[in-house]
Amino acid sequence: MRQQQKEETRRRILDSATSALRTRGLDSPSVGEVMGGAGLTVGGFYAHFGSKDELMFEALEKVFRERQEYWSEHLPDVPAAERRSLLGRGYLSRGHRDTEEACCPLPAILSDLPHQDPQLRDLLARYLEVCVQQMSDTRKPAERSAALADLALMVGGLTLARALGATPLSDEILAASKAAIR
Amino acid sequence: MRQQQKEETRRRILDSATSALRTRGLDSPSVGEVMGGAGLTVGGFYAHFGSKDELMFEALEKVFRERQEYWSEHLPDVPAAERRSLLGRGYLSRGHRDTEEACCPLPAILSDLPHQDPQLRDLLARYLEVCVQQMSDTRKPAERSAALADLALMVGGLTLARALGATPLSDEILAASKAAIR
DNA sequence: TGTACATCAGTGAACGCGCGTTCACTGATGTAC
DNA sequence: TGTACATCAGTGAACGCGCGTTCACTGATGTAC
Repeated sequence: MRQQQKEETRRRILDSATSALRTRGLDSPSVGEVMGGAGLTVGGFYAHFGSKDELMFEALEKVFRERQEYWSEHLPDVPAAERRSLLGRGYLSRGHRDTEEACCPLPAILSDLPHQDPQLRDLLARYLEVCVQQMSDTRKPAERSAALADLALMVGGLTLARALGATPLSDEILAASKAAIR
Repeated sequence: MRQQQKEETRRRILDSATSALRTRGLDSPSVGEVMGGAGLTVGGFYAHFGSKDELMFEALEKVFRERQEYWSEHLPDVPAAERRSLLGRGYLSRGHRDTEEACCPLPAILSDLPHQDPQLRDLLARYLEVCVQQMSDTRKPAERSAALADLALMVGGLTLARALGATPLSDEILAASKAAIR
């Protein structure tokens, strides 16, 4: 019972971290902020996680897992090109640019990764592989290449749009990227 | 003479900042590091710049200006599609991914921008407009759209590749993105 | 040309602050009898 | 069922550290006579 309560608290801390991570990245959210977001004070943190790095690694794992599961459930069983176009439309929408909930974390974290723990970079690589599999039907090189390019296009388009904010140029970039999905 | 010496020192600080900014972003390099990179100690900084933010803004202006000038000089007078493909080949090369010199700063700074000063975001918007002009011949909507999408593709491809480091998947993303330039 | 003084670019130590982390404590929950 | 004690999740103050920023000082450069 007490054990159960503690696990529930840990889950709340992790939720708060994933939510912060999506828009603020890996370094920027402080331990105090994350604990506050879970309705707790900072001191209790180390009863649940070994360090901030450990927390953020687990939080990123969780975001990636959630996004994979969501896509698995919501992507219809249609040809890959159609799936990519479907994905791209949602990903490159103004709604996805402007929301802070359930959004893709990549625009917020990619800048930090080059100087971060190799384990984080491996985690990203594994996630991208899953994305590619969800975006391409077979292992035909052309399909894989199209999925990789669309991934780059989507991430680049959203990252630029987020950086600009809700402006006309930002909208234009989203629209142009959407139109360029293969 | 003394005035001239001081201007030269200021230029050295700015050079050090631009170099740090290209791979480490706007927040990460400390004032002490930048001054060290210019062969100076931290205390003298505020005789040259009003604040770290002021320095970084000027440094980003400088990087953008240099890249624009470089492209203006080195892009041959050929049709826009060919120019985009030429640009993309260099931009999405392993060499550009792995270098820390004269490289594009966007992969390092874009994640930070959503929560930064609006002036910085305006600066980015102006820079992107210049890029689009260099990447499209006219103001035909289709040309502009192609340039915007290629920009997203290039930035996304390089950012992902940098985040992964020099790995096979990273190479694949570069190659696939290169092949997708319109 | 030489000497005394003024200027000022750069130094280095100090500041206040927010951060990640630690730890003695609290008070509610569960157990023993 | 009631009482005394043990456990332990969470609190809040403190720590050491790096940061941006300030400032009294230094010593080389330039000026006045």
